[in-house]
Amino acid sequence: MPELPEVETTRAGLAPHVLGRRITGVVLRRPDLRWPIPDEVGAMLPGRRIEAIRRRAKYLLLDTDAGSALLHLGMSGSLRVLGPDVPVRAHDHVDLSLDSGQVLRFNDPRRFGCLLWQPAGETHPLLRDLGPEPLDDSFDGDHLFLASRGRRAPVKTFLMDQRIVVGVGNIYAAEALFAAGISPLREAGRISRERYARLAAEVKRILAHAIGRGGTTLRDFISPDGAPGYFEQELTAYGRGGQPCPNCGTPLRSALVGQRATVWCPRCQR
DNA sequence: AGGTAGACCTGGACGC
DNA sequence: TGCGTCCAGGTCTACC
Repeated sequence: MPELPEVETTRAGLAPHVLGRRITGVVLRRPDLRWPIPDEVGAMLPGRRIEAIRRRAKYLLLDTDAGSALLHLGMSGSLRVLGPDVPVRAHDHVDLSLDSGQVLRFNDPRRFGCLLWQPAGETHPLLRDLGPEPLDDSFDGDHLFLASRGRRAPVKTFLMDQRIVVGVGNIYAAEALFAAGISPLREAGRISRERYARLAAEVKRILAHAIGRGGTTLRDFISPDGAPGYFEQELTAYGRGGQPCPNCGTPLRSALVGQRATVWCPRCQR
């Protein structure tokens, strides 16, 4: 489900409900998601106050003075803040009860998400090798240009590599490459500095705009308050294979690139 | 080291 | 209606 805009929408939606709240209880309805849920989650969280809720890449961190709960929503995960008596549904794997009386509930049908523990003062191994945040100033065209020299992988695969830049997944990679006029098939190492400047600018523009729209709701993404995202209505490439290019009318092509469905305009994107 | 396939898991859409 | 197949917003692991 979630790329950076959906995770950021989740973070912003949760913040007013969880910031400063004390966790009164933890319910784990199964011992694992993608990986086992470490004992610290059940042992350390109760009684702690949530001091911050942060996003790094597509991860969410709930900070307490002992450490942070580290969550990833995978492909199908979602977090909701609910009243205490809302019935548990299928795939509701984890509850964090709050002193407000509300419950922070983690639902994830496919269980590609995770709930891990990051001790205070440490950086979890999963966060160690991540690239820059795309909306930070440290991410720009020169970063992409320099990181791509000698790379033979398709630029779409390169752009989705979280070690290069975080947060860009299959939807926003397709949208940014379309907007920048770059074929997703082009070798990453054979794109000019100027074209990478355009690509970086489009990544920033599209991600920021999608955050403003509340993310993209395709199947089941909902923000914590239950609202869908509205960026779906503005998708120009993703999911539109065979339809006419909005710029030139040429049918959009689709193919697998790096095992992921990919759509592009063979005329506008080179 | 970079690149790529396979793996993980469920549910919905589709064709027969 | 039922069943098989394919596909899905991610990313780690194993292998060349």
